[in-house]
Amino acid sequence: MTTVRTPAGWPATEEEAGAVQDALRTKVVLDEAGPPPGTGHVTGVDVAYDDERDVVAAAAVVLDAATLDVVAESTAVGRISFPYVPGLLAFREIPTVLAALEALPRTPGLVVCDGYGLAHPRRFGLASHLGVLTGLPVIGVAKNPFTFTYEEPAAPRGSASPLLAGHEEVGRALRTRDAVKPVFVSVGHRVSLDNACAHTLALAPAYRLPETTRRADALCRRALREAVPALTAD
DNA sequence: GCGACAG
DNA sequence: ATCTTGTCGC
Repeated sequence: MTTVRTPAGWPATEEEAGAVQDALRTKVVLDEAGPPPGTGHVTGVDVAYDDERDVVAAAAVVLDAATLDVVAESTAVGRISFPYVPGLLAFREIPTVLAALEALPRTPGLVVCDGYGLAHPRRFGLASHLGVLTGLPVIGVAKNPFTFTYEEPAAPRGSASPLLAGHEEVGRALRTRDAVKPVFVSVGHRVSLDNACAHTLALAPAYRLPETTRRADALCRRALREAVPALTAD
């Protein structure tokens, strides 16, 4: 497991963070379809916190896209680099997530993260941010609709409806299990919305959430449990 | 001004 | 995100 410090020049205020988003947003690539589902590698990233001890742990888990077998994984720990502010989630997670991705022994392929990409107040959520910084194709799969609205998709798995900011489609509510609450998919970087949904469905054959985020979630929690006692021993 | 609000 | 036991159902 690698250890990270908050990067020099990291935004300290909400104003600075917002300015960073506005600047980086111009670098998002939205006109690529992205890798086809079921081929190559797909990597899930997730983060767990211990706010009391100011510790954050990130995990990256690489799956074979065809079999969903784990082929590689890595973790990183660091200090919390930003408070949780809706719309500024990326500033809390990105330094540690980047460290985990860089520690992987192989190419991540498509990256799937918790949270949003385009579906964001400034159209630049975690998945967009991570994509611009790494150049990798990235999508966001969130568990909640945030401030956006949607019509309930039909009951069968695979049904979807637009996730709306007013009349603008910023993502999709996608049902991954019959009659179970949908997940909320949005584009991050270098992947189309249709393809992002196809990947999400392929990655969630049995549970509501994609295997990528399930594996990454379990791993970062474990990394946090193991890291806190070590960091707290002095 | 007040409330809601990814993780 | 996180605090947390049992419990209903396939």
